[in-house]
Amino acid sequence: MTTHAIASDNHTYINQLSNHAGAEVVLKGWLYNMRSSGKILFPQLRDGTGVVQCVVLKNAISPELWEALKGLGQESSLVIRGTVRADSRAPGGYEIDVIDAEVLQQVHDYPITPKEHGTEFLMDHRHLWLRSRRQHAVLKVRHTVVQAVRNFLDNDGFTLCDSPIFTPAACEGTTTLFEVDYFDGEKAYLTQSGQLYNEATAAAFGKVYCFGPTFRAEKSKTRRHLTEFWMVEPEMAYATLDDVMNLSERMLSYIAAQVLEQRSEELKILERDTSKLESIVPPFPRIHYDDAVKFLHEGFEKGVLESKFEWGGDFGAPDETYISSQFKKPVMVSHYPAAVKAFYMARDPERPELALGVDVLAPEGYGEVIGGGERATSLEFLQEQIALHELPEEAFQWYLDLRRYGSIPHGGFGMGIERCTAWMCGIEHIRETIPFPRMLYRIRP
RNA sequence: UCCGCAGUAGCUCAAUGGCAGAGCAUUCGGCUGUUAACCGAAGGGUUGUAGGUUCGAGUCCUACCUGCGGAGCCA
Repeated sequence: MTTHAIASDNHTYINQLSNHAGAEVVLKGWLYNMRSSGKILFPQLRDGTGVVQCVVLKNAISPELWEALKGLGQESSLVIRGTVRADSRAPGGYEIDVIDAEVLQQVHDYPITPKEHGTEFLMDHRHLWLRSRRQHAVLKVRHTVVQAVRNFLDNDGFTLCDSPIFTPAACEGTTTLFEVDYFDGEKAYLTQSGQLYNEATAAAFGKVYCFGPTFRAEKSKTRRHLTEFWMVEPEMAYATLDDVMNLSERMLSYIAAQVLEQRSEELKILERDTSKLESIVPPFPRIHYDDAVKFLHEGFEKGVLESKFEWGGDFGAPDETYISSQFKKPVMVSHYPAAVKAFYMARDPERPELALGVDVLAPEGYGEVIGGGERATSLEFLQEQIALHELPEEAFQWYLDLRRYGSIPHGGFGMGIERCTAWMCGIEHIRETIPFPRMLYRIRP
């Protein structure tokens, strides 16, 4: 087989092998691992769609090729021509009997071996770690989460209206911003949320969403935090808190169903307990902040929680975990004290000290996966709030215009793609759910 | 930023204050059905950095660096 012939052949992907049983195919990929037994080699080939074991018999190929294949290291790139054979001993159900092969590059000393490695080493080699089966599976699930989100919203009448990444000021004013030099000495900030812009586009299109990277310069060092993460934020004109909760519930259920349907192989690799995902179906329990506080007091009395929670505060990670541990499904907690929520939240007319906001807490300790609510509609109220939070009113004039010209009840939420993906996968740390994570002390590779 | 833990071969880890070790990876050899294959051999070290205690420090002390886990904050 000449180089030209093998390189230009139409080739077959490993996940399509079942359509070619008994036929001769050309596979292009990388050596995932190799075992040998005297005059027989078992190279495992990886091509991005899957891994297949090939069988090379010494007396079936040329002596030169045998020598070349025998010495291949992990991640050598090669093209293989062979026959697809169903074999019950093979993990994927099929094996390749090798007829011919071409080695594009012979590799030695690939750093990531089939044995265990530490976190720092793997993160330093993230660009190579992505080739590993488990990382591959996590990112395929991420792909399906994103696809499900977009399909769900598109099919529900939402219009994609992306918000800017450079912003002139904080959306929420409370968290830390990444500052960048714009032109002529002006500062710009990387967006923390498309929320305020969504309210403008919702007034133009009715139901909208934005989807993109967001940035938080929080010095958080936990398994749930990245400094750069992807967020989908739907916003609906003429929507109430109930509408926002209904949408959250439907969207999360749809995502879980899609992941179960499309990523069963990957969930197997990740050893995910799929019954946990199967239980993500409406209705989700909905509890009032006051009731959540009651749970926390019970938890303290039982000795599960270390300190007694004071009404009025926001929940910490152990609090969220305790509340969500009371349920098998995601739980929606609403009517938080306004003091702990963003300035643009609408107030409960019966109890003005409460905000019409909702957090969706995922089970199994994955924490707040969605945060949202109904927005305030009154121009005067928002002006007061902006002053109260010591925000620059001038920067918010365009936003206040939305209350001057056709103000309406409206609401929406934001969902972190990585937190959702970590939850779907059942994995420990959010850093594996994005190809190249950006964290407090890590911006490389 | 605060609290806790760790840093020894390319990787994962051992080593009572007393000779620096193993498995994997690499190189060489053996094996016609291996499943993180196995068997044999070889090479591979300024024990994170700088001081200190001691006859003697990978081990004890101090500072710093790097990483991990957690808190606060948040999706």
